Amino acid sequence: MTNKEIAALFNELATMMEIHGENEFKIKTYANAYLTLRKLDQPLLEQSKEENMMIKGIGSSVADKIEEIKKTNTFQVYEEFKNKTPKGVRDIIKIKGLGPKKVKTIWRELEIESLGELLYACQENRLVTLKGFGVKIQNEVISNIEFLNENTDSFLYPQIEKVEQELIKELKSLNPNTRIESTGAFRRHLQILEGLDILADSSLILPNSIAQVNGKILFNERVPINFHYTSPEEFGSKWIETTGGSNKFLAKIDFKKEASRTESEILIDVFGKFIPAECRDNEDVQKLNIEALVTHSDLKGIIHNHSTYSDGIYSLRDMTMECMRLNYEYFVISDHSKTASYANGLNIDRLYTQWNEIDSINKEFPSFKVFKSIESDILSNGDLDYDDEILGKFDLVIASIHQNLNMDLDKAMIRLIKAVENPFTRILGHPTGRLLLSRKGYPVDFIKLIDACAANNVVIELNSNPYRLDMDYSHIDYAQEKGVLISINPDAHNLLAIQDVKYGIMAARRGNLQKSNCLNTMNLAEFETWISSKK
DNA sequence: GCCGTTTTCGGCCCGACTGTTTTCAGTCG
Repeated sequence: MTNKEIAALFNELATMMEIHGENEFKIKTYANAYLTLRKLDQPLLEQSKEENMMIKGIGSSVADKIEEIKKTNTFQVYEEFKNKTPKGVRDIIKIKGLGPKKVKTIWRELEIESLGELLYACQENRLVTLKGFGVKIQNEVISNIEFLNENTDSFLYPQIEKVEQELIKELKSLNPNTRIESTGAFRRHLQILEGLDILADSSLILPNSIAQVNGKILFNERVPINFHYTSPEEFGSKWIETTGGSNKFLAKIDFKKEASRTESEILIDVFGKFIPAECRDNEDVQKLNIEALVTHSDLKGIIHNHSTYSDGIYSLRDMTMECMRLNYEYFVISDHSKTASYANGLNIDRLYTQWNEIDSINKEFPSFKVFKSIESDILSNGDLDYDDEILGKFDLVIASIHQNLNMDLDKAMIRLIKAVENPFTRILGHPTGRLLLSRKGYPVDFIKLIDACAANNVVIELNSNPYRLDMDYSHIDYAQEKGVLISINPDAHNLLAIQDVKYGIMAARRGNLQKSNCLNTMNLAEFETWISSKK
């Protein structure tokens, strides 16, 4: 079980306890444990109880529960609350806009115990009869249930990536003489997946982790696996066919006559070059300049990161050292600004403290550079979060929206464009605020937004957190057309997350991002020139 | 339940917004 999954158990426990009216400070402890544990990159299950108790906010009670999870994958108190809270009520908790108090009211007053019943009650206008509820909340609940329903059988790429690694390993040890490869949408690096496709050149002995449930073949009773079988001779053509791509791409290949050749032989014959799987959704692969596409090793610096100065869990020094270890040339620290009080955002005094530390680190390591940055909140009126005198002292300002996300298109565009026009904004952070599979994000007109970025010389972030991947890769081509650079940023809150840029690279390549249009392919000297060019 | 140069009790991240009220509870990031 991952740290995030463990954290989620404590969060769910806290919510269930609140619904059942338990002691609010106990609840706060578990909610706090969730906030802390989800950010840790050291695997909790591999640490001793004593080590876990060293973590601030984790005492003996929470540490004991983690010990229980080590042995049983769950813990008793969690199971107790789970047993007295219907499954459907626990689903309702997941709806945005409904917290424990409102869920409790819905459950106790209307005796609703499933999403289906709740949707029906909304359509019957029954939610508005409850104290504290109105038409707006009811409509919000309807659209959120619909969003949830659309996304129930979906997984984020990293979830399937983990399954793929485990499953391929098991299959290869059981079938040492069989060629086994992953294929399908996973191989094309889609960011949301419905399962995993596996191709083998003979029948397979399957591990115990694979079982048939309700007619579906599932890994660990959860993730659908689609097995494809072929012969060694036809492996190449079958691999292309099962990997898939745009209709135009697939139509160019005559699968019947392509037996006995390898995948790359076929592709080179048809297109004159190998087409990487993630590029095959493109309508015109012939036109792609594959060599010029950005790769992970092209990234020379890591931009947009958090440290213990705001809501990160590693010190500025630790984060810097990790970037050096990974052979980057520079590191841009962009902690949260003062308005983000929930994230321990930096007031002006603490900013100066951070700048002093950056200066001394830069003195200590002359061949590497740490840049002074901030992820400045875009306030509701589109203003940034400090006055111009302070903003002018940063090497680089990233402007992002964090609060008041519920906006219509007009309001969102006014706010975004005002931030883009701010003379101190160099990068626009996660432009839609979406969280894949859990939050839609506010509406954005990307033509207008990219035009504004072009006019104001603002770079757009491709936030590489696999929950965000925001801006979406589908807008990259228009940005490139307008000469707007893209920055592939991890938004890292711990050491491990720095490597999330690989998910950004996957998205960028799907979107045809050229190395030359990516801000952080610049080496240190080029990046310094870009910094000093101002706007 | 957890924490501590306000340490063994007493207070807990916190400000803003939204939709609902009739002065504020609930939710979010």
